[in-house]
Amino acid sequence: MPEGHVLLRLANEITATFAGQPVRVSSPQGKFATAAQLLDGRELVGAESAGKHLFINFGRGDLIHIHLGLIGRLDFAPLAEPIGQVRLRIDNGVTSADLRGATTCRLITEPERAEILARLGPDPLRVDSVPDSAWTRIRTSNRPIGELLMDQSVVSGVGNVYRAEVLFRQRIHPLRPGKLLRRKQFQAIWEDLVGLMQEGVRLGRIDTVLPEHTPESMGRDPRVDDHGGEVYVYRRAGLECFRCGSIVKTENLAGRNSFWCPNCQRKRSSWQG
DNA sequence: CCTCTATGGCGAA
DNA sequence: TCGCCCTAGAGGC
Repeated sequence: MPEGHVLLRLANEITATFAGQPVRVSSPQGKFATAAQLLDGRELVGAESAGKHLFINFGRGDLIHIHLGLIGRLDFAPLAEPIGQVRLRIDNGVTSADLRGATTCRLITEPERAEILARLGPDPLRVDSVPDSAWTRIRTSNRPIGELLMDQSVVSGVGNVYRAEVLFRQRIHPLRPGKLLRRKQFQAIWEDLVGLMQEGVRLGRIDTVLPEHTPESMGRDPRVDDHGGEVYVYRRAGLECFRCGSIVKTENLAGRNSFWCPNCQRKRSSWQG
């Protein structure tokens, strides 16, 4: 589930549910037991996301740092016996938030939080983000744009779905080297990411399809996919492009499956990809 | 029952 | 580049 919009939603939900109250902190599965004991009964001050990182603040410089990785999840539910492997549980006697499968769950200090933020590129979901540093990295790089967008030190919070979709919407081939992008193209990518990801936070899913290509306006069946959103190319390899009818292609890029339309996103003659 | 895949990322070769 | 972390759901047998 986890691209940046999910983490911001989780941060907001933690704050809305628990902030300003003393909470129980436990580790039914045991891997976070020592830290949980230290935090148990303390007031939860609030939560914040940065890129795909989540920070839960307990004051006095103590924070829980969570990274969900590929398969991690944080589920809210009415308080009940934990089911399965719950590494971290926060509850207020009424509602519980259970963490499972996360890559990272550890107790950190305020300076450690600052270090993590410092190595992240600008996050399209943070109002204080300035995209200039991302542009500098991209315009001087030989690496493909589809790889650069997944590099959290270039842009943070973007994952495999937003990468595929923003490049489709901007009609840029994922293998195009960063240094061959024009400033206007990067500006368009950034602004599109800001809008798409804000919409993702609002809806809790990734929708990227323009009004003229929705199932209703095209008379096609709505797309059904695990991630629950309506998208142009992500995980649509072998199917027809909603815009031009060409067959969507896929190829591994930066260790992940990348998807694009070979007609809408042309390779240019000025480089060989 | 089994295998495969998944919106990530780290560290060892 | 590859294996690994770790969980859940889908699909095959």
